[in-house]
Amino acid sequence: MGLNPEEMGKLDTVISTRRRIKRGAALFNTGDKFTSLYAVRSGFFKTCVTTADGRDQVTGFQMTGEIIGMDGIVSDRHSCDAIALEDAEVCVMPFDQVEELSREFTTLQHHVHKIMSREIVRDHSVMLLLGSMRAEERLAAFLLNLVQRLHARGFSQSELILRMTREEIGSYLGMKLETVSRTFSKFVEEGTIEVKQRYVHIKNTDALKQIVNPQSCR
Amino acid sequence: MGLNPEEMGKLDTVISTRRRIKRGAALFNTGDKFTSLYAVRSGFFKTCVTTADGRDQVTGFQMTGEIIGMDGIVSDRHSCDAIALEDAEVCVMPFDQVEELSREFTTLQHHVHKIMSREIVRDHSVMLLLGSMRAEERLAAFLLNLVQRLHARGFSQSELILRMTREEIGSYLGMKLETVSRTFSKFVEEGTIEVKQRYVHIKNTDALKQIVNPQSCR
DNA sequence: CGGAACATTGAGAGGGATCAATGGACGTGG
DNA sequence: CCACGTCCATTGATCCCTCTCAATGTTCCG
Repeated sequence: MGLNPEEMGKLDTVISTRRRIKRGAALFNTGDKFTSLYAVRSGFFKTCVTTADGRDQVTGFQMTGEIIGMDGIVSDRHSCDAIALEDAEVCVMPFDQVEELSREFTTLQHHVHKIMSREIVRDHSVMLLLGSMRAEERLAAFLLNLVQRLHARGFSQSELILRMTREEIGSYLGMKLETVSRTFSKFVEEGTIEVKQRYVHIKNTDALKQIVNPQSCR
Repeated sequence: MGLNPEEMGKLDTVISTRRRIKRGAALFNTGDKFTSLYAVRSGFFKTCVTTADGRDQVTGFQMTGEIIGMDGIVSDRHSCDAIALEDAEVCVMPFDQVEELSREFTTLQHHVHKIMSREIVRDHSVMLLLGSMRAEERLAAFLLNLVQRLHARGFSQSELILRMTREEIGSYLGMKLETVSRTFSKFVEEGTIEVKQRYVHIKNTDALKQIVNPQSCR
């Protein structure tokens, strides 16, 4: 990310602490005091917000290299839960140290701003998905997004193992688990994907893109 | 926001530029080069993202004192449109100057981080709304949020003038304009609000809260 | 091996979308 | 200042997508 050796050295001192989280355990919960950002080193997380009456909404899934915890800055307390979907390890980055180093290194400063901006842009695209897409489009967009992020990490472009349940997918996409399951089945019938439980093989990426973006021929 | 006179003075030099935007005009469009954040001084904005196939989604409404443009940081280009819903004026805050001053004043630095974090948290609550609420709940939550923000600016707790159309409300809330209209009518029939075009009088705030949060009696 | 958690599939109901027609408000220009 | 056109809002009728309720099947783990 464009840092020189000196900067890297300083940065290393910030991210010296590691933390392991077992599958199903929380990295933090709503209301916890905010102290640090976390960089996922391995494993897979979900973040979710909860209403007073018990409904909850998955707001994102985070994989290796992604940053969790920025929700806590504004009020000094976390406003969502971060749950490990498989055994995971994170780098703990105490936020006061991040801010301190950011004042010293403009590269790092700008990087922090970019990470937060990226999260905002990502959230906007989820709002678009939730606000204006139908079930098939949502699931297709979800699969394409997941596989694209995995591919960027050296995994296959066409095969993936889902780390979350149908219910969690549904919560993220604003649909019920049964609808998620049915939509998977529909894609299978159409020959677009193969599904065996958590394993998904995308046989026809273009078909998925077609579903997300009907006639972008214009 | 806890700045001393010296800091205020420096800050004034950053936000010296003003810009007027006529109703219906864009503060910026998707793809525009990112240079600055904008603080709304007067007027009312919407931000919206657009898909390749022409659908669009209102991602937020911004009023006096709120900050627009953070979507542009990550890629150096804006990823949404910002449109004035009435004649408006903004303070232009060149982002490189914001970053420069942030390195000097920790108070300002933290303030910038908070603003971005607040946007992330807000987006998450919209995702909750879009993902798990029904039409009535969405509109009730929307009205309560609007009136609360207006009240914080010295306006009435129970009366407001909507600056956006039913279609824009619908786009924000993930429903069609007809459904927005019908839901308004339903609230009127139930005696919860009065509506005359853009004018809304909330006669029973508790009833609205009840709709958003059914039996939080637990 | 047995139980719990997760997933699939079916049948039926309902909330919101869609299509369509009418009514009001606003602003522009005669 | 009024007339007209345009934009916006309301309301009705119908349809369909997704939810809900329910039963069954599968996988994983103690």
